[in-house]
Amino acid sequence: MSKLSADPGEYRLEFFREMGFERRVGRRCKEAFWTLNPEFQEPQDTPCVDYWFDQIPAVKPLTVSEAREAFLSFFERLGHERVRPRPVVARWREDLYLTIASIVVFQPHVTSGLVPPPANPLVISQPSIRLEDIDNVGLTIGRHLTTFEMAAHHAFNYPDKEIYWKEETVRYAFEFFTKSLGIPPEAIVFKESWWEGGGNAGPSFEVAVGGLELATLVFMKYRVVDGSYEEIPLRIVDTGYGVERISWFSMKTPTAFHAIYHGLIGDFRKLLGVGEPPGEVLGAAFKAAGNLDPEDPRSVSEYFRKVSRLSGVSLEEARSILEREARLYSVLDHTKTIALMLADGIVPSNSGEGYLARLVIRRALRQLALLGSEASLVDLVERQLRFWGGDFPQMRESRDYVLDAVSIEEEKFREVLRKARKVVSRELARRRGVSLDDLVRMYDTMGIPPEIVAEIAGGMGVRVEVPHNFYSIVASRHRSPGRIKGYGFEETTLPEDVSGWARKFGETRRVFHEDPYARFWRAKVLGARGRYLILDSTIFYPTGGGQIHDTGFVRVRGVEYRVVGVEKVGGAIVHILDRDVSAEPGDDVELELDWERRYAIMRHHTATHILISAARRVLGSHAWQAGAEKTEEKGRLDITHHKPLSQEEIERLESVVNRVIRDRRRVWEEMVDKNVAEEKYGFTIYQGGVPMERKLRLVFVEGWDVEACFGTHVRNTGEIGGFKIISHSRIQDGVVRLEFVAGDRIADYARELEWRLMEIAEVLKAPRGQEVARVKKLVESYEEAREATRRYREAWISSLEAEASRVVEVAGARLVVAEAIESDRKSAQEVLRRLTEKHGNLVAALVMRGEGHTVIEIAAGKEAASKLDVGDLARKLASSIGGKGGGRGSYGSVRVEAALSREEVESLIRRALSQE
RNA sequence: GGGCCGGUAGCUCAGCUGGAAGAGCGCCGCCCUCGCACGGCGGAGGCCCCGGGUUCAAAUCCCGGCCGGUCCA
Repeated sequence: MSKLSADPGEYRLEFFREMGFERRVGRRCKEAFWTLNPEFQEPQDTPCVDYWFDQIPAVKPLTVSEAREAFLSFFERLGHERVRPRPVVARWREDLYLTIASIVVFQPHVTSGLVPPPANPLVISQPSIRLEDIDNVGLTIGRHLTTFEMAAHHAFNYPDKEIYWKEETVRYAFEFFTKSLGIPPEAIVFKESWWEGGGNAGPSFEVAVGGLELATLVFMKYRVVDGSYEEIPLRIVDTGYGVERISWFSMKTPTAFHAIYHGLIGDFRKLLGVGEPPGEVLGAAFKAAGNLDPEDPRSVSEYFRKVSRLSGVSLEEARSILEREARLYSVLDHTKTIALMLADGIVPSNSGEGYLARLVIRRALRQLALLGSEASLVDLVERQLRFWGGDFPQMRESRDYVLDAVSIEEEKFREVLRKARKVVSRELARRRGVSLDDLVRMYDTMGIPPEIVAEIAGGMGVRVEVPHNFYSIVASRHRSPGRIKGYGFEETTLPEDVSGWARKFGETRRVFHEDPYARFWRAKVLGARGRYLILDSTIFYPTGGGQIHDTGFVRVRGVEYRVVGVEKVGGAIVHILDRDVSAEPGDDVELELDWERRYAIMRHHTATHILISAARRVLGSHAWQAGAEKTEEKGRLDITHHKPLSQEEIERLESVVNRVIRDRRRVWEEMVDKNVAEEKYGFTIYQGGVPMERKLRLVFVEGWDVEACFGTHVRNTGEIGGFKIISHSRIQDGVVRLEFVAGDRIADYARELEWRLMEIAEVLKAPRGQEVARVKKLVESYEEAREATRRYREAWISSLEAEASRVVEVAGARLVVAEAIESDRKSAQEVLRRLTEKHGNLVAALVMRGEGHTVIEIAAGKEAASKLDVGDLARKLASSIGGKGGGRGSYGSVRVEAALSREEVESLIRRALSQE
């Protein structure tokens, strides 16, 4: 079955028959739709019809908050349970950075059938972010937004439990629009459509009113396998209602931005210096925007022409007004997106979701620059935080962090602009224009946007063309797939045949979880293959979850083997031994752990959990684990944070962690339902990644931290003994790396420092405790010695100069050959420079004797150099004595692997000179 | 994760087809001035990011590392 042959029966509903809906196919847009209105010839969405929803009566103007509440409470009354929205950063998904729709909240764990939904049916209003159309925001007066709320009612139909399907879904939508919003039934149109995404597909209805699509009702019932459709047991009602669109519809303002930002738009106008445009222009834009395709330059010009015609202002004026308005709207839109992204904990950076945040911030700053506005982005975002603080409490809680991060980003971008000015003027000084290649290079290497280049060049009287598809040109130059997220160690490194073999075994009993303190154990062999061994139960922890595997010994059939690695394949745990093992299924095995190593790892692991929670408290809730590794020697934790840590912050982290250790808090594990865990403890439980399990293994640090974790932990924080950060660095923009030691490792660390200090003291010959004073003194005397050397060098040069007047003449040139010490080659060159500068017809040479070799530097004054090439002289000299040498013009040098005296060199040079 | 660019005086940078470390600003002193600013004269200030390599010779070329920037995913 293919998309095109979707059974028309899929869309024929009892509800339509009952209500008297008629099925039609559009005349221009050849799409099927259902309506009660005999006059509709087209499905009522753009671009088939212009916007005309301003003519359709509705209950009353609703703000975004009111529209959301109207929706949620309406569906609550219909028996749906209200579910809290999730952050806009999709922490629970490894394959997606941002929450782009309400269904994302339930993917993949619920949609795959692994975990039941938190309620069924349910209703939610999920803030979502989509950046694909970011360049179109504003121009289309509201059709494109980077942030929007997707209100939705979802029903999950299992084979043994049907909730509701198409009939009820369409009926509910109809009732919501007519009863709750007061839209006349004959204004509503259901257009037949087909939806596909994330490997699933199904028929859908798009609900449009007066040109505006208000909702999409999707019936997910297929899985896409190799291009064909397969029915799935779990059928999902996936709806999406645009809260902002509902508000726009009810307010009937000329643009969606007027409705969404009703109380804010005036402030932004003032701050950005964008005056109120004539009402006729916006009215005309409303009428014309439905047909606008922002990707098509011809359509854009047509749009401006149409607005000009409808409003009576000149084409130039219409274009200029609408372009300024578009920039105002995109600033409104972007600042809200920035506020949401950062408040939900994204740290701007040059990779991952952090990069997406930076992208939006940069684009907002660019719009400000192009508007010629001096407004500060921090100020604008602050207003958004206040405006939306009631709807999104995280905006209030994270206020300090959000504003700090924005201010840092703003500063960085100013730096880019400053650079841009310099680079562009240099480029223009060199040649007249700026080529496309230059534009791409400037953007790629320095982040200078081409519009800004054009702007600066324009100011200098040079026109620079920026192609419409500039960014896709840039994109085409970067093609590399790359993985998405990475955590700690690499995945299993077992040979393929071994992991294939291991997969056949069931789950190994994990004694390391039941009793993390078990050091000895008896188990039975399930399988042995080469040096790989699988048992029915084990105390050996396999590499995973950022914790390195255990080591130790196994004894089977009276032979002892070293365990050098442990890996997990599915549920089976594979022991990697130091050599091939001889064992049969059923054999008894004795296990013994390298306990000292394991205990150090456990302490580092529990310390990591304490540290990440400490970071959230000390630095802010944006501090998130970006990777971790625990070994016997040390723990390592990468944290998202927008600036380098200060020494004071490091010390505070240390003392907070040490306090938790001193508190002797209990540590324990529990298996908890995924939904319950998320609801009770929030998404911070996913620091180490998201396990795809129905039940999560949660590790609790009493009153301090809860995380989903596979690792082994101590039972009480007191066992950690102590905590010390041994290094911190920025591993990339937006991520800081902390390395730390716990327990007796601190003594090891201190000892190492002590040794280093002792070594220094020994080198300095300083008594203990006097190292610093000695170093200071040493530096002082070094400076003195350097100064003294400088003076001696001066004196030496002067004496050589005196010598230069008593020189021999050879072949028309005057020659001086002197001796110098090899370690001071620099001043040798200095001498030659001085001598030859003063005496134009002088050829000067310095002989420097090292161990078993001699170096000769030769220079010539101006007159002398015009008669002979010192490079040639040097080469000749070199070949005559079996050395190497070269040079050019007035300078050359020779090196020979033999000890030569000054006199020997002088006669050699004489001979070479007379051959000239 | 991948690509590209960069690291030289306190700051901003030039020099980078190997062959004698520079400019502007800032700083210090002097002149001019009632004083300040401007102007004039003079001066201090450099592991040319680090480590290897090539070479007679490396700030410059090659390799590795560290640090920063930036684009893409």
